[in-house]
Amino acid sequence: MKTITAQDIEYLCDINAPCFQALAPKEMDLIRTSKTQVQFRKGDNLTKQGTFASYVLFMAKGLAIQYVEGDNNKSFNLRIIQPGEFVGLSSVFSGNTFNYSSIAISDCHVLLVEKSAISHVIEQNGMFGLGLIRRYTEQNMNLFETLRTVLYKQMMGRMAESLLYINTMKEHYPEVFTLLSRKHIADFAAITTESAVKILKTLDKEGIIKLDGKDISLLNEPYLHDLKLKG
Amino acid sequence: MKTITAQDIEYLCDINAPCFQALAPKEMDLIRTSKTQVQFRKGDNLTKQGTFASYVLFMAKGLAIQYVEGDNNKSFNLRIIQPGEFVGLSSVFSGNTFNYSSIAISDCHVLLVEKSAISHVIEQNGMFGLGLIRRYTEQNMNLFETLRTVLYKQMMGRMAESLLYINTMKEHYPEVFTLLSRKHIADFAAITTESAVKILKTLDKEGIIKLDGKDISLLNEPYLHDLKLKG
DNA sequence: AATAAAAATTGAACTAGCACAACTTTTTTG
DNA sequence: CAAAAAAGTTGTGCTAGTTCAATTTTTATT
Repeated sequence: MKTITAQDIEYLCDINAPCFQALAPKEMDLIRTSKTQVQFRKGDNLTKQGTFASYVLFMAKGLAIQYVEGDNNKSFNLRIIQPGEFVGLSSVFSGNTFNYSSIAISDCHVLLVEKSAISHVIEQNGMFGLGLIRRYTEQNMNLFETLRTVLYKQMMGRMAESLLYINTMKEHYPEVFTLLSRKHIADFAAITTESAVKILKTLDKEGIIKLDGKDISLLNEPYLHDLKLKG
Repeated sequence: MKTITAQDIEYLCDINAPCFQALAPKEMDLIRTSKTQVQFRKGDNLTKQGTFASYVLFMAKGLAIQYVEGDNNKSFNLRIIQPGEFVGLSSVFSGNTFNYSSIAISDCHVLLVEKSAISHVIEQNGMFGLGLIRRYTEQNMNLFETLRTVLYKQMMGRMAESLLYINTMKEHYPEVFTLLSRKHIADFAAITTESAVKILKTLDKEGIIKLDGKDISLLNEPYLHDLKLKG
């Protein structure tokens, strides 16, 4: 994790880059005036569950996984953080610690935005706040969906769901599967690595997916959707 | 579910009642100007997962359970809604449907506040929005805790946690346990009713808790805390 | 290229928790 | 208050998924 100079910003943050298209003007300002830009290498933690959070992270380039940690180094992957997305928004609104960890799965350029700066703008401008909160609430709705998956579906359904989810990134990031280990995939489906391997092999033999080293291609998406629903 | 006349409001909503103490002035205004007050009987649904949400509920009197539903009438209880708490805040910020259900476990007086009214005030007043969002984020942080519990703890730990949680209500609502069936308790711990019964009996025999019909007394809280942590 | 370290794979044994069935107790209802 | 329905209780067998251990493949390092 190395600090980036002001000169790098122009390069890192091409204001026309896709990841900035979704931002509201006020959000744009916030990003633009952010003083601290940092670079994370593959495998670095962007946030660590339980640590003090005085800033919010904005992913400018690269991919990371957001996950919750349990005891004895177990973890469950919540989502893949893409460029243009915020990490740690909840700590702006209440709480002073991150309630999840995140780890870079490729080299990342990240902008750190002070919480106080965000709070300040929100107080001045309700509309701006609503925008940020919508992004936050979006993530929250997924949390409910995740809870249902974990509670009510079994291995096969969860794996199908995980594969379909990761696959949605493949359009913009064709290398996404090659960045993930079997353990990563297992942690999306909330199963053991061994179970994940066995299921993947089975799906491969049945022609539902195609395993090609680390890369995975979904050959029969309708079938996987079915699996996802049936649990 | 019967509509309450304006005359009833004074009676229902004693402005000095404890449940109003925590409200911000703007929130108070919102509640005060709320036109629709409804009464739910024990067993009625206040919200139903997936249905259209044009309003937010404010619990004035009574207790309810908030829960997520799965297939084949399985459900998982998230929390007990007490007087002074809002239900369905997320739908204000984004999404048009409730992402959970809730059901009255005693007769309830509930005020319905139009989403549009809330949005309007937020746009005018960022501080007001922050207050509401803090309440919302609070619930969200619990969701992460819940996810960890479900993922990493087993029956005993989950039951201990559920009992300790429900017990926190006992000070203000001594009858809380008697309002809950074994199935309700099981659904807090995310286990089957049968398993819940067996565990409760075991804890009773070991003198950790005392079963008295439907009521439950925690005799050895430190031990339960230990169980909760160890999973 | 050789060696070490990490990740992937496979099979076998084990277990937490569930489903089912039978029965008892409590609650509701006409 | 009697009958019916709902809730609670208990034991038994079953199974989805884990754990463990051994082996192979891939990746990183010197």
